[in-house]
Amino acid sequence: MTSDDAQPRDDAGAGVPASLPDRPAPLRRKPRAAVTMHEVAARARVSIKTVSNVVNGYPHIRPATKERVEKAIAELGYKVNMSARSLRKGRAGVIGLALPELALPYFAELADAVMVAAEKHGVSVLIEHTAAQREREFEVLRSPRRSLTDGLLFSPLEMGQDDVGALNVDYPLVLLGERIFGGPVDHVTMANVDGARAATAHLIERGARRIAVVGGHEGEVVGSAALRTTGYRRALDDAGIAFDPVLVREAGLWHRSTGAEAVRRMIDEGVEFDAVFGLNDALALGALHELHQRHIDVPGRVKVIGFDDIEDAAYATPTLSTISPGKAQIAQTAVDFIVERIMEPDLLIGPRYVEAAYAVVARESTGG
Amino acid sequence: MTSDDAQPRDDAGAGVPASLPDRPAPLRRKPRAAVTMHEVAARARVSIKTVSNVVNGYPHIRPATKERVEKAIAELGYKVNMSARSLRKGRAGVIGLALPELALPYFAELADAVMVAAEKHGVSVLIEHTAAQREREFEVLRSPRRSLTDGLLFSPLEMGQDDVGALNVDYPLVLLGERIFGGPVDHVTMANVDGARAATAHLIERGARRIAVVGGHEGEVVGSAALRTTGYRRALDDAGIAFDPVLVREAGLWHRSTGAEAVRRMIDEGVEFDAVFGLNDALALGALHELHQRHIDVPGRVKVIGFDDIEDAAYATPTLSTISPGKAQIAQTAVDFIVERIMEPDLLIGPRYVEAAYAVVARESTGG
DNA sequence: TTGTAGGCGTTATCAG
DNA sequence: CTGATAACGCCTACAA
Repeated sequence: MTSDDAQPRDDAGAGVPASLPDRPAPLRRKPRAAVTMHEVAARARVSIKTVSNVVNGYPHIRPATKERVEKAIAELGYKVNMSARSLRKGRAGVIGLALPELALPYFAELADAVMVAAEKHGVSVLIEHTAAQREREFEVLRSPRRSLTDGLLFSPLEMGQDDVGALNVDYPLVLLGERIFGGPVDHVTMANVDGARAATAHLIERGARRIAVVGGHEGEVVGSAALRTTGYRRALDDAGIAFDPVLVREAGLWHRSTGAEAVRRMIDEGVEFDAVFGLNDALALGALHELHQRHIDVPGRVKVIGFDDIEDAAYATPTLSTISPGKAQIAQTAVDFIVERIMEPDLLIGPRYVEAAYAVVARESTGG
Repeated sequence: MTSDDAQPRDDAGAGVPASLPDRPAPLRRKPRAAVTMHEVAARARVSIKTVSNVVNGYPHIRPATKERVEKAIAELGYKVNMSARSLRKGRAGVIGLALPELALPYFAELADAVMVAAEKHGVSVLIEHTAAQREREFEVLRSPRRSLTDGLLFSPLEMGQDDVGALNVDYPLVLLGERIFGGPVDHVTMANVDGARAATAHLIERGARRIAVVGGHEGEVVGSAALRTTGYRRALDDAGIAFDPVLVREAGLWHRSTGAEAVRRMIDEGVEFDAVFGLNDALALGALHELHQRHIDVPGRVKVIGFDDIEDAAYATPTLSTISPGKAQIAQTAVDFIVERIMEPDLLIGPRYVEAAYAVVARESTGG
């Protein structure tokens, strides 16, 4: 069943409550040319420099002068032109944030946290997305848009260790994620290995022995999949459980659908398992979904844990246990770093590497 | 259970696979001053204007000249300074997108769609968030940052019909959402009334008679809550079902937690109902969660439908029926409008109003 | 405490 | 087809 009207309508009335006044049609007045400092200066009978001083909060201004200027500003509705300011000062008060895709909950939540952190420093955020395409990741690094931003928080998903050279750019750059290590720039990431180890240990504690990993990337050396799989294997070693390759299930994209698909195939192949470690929450939620479809009890017969602690995890049925990777801390640290590099370009300290603190969040899917 | 190390670490090795080379510590070379057109012109032995012509793809250039310039550009690694360009041209190639919160799935998905649409026009997106605070919504409209963007897509959540005057700004503005109608600007929104009516009709078709609405906002006249409640009542009228106010459950914030809470209270009060219409998907998912906790079968005893068609809805247990509001179309239309207003400031056509086409998405929670 | 002069890097105008 | 030159609006010297 679909709307009977598949096209946009210019129908002004539709959907507007009858109690509203009829739509007026006042054309927005054509934008006048913006007021400049010169005009303010003329009206306040001072020089442009004085206006600038007032606008920038320079302290030594005679109160009377300041008042005159402020009055003129208010009357004319003057607003500083940030383009001009940023050309002159060489800084725009904007940082770039390059992400694969805003629609993926992890990145949406990260972006939100970055904006909150950026606000504390009074800077805006220009988001670019790469659609997880390798070429676009390179392009973001070289784009002329970089001159619109004072620095870039860069979260690649396709570039890999071999591309470390591309990080050698001439503007402040902070790397996020786990595709590249050891580059010439500050790097903020999550504790993938240790977090995955803790997740696996948690499942083992709850009695699991045949733990499937959903989301493996065959042959990957760095990257979330490889790191988290490493953590998984370490936990098995810690517990003296033999590693069984058949339990590592590939899933290229980390979406719910691929998580569900991986579990579906595993069941169809007759693989025995008593727990699923989804390498991210989306995969784990997909797994949960498939297990439900098959009437397999969670956590009774199979325990499930994810990674990322996206909001959905808390409201899934059953609620999903997961690893909270410290998104807020990652965002805050990354923004602090980039702002520091922007404000202090001569900062001598070398590339910094920070792993945010993680936490195991135990919920119903592993037995509370 | 928490990480044993709650602080960020400057520990370079942690989490890096052993196979990686030791971390090198080459300081990023201090940014050289950026190359300018002048330098390119000097090297190519042409005037700066010619360089500009090449950079901007002006067609009438002698091939030999063009080649020389391009060579110089490549050799020097020249990149246009967008700040300077935007000061000179009066346009930055950036649009603003003001949203309550990126972490809310609907807005994240909308933002994603806006970025995709913006890319088609070659413009970037500067996101601002208002944290759903009324003051910040006004602030976004007046902020000096507006001079960094050529126009603004504005999605208020707290401003209301009385604030329509604040939309009278001197830059291109496109209004999103359903807080204000009849303003002096283009307005793109979803078919709230008709969509809600269709959702309710869908529940009635499936046999529901006592349909609870979760997410009501008492006393609201416009706004998603009021509009969708209006649609609900129209569908009841269409079917000849009496309206029972006790079935309209308040929920100020539209989060999963408040949806769960509303259902909890309704059950505790002993209210009879055989269906829930969550005014958005988050509320409906919260309702689903609470019903599951109470072992109330969905869709057997209670049917549930939401609104927004966020990705989670398709992966909930059971999968959630919902109204798809045409996010992509909303984003595309809004971006087309703003770009048109930016490129053609003298455009005479009055404020346009568009409601995107909706669709009922029937899933398990209403019986497939 | 306030004013004047110059330039940030680009594009537009107008000659040549 | 290409070159000089003047803005765009602001901030930072330096001067008064």
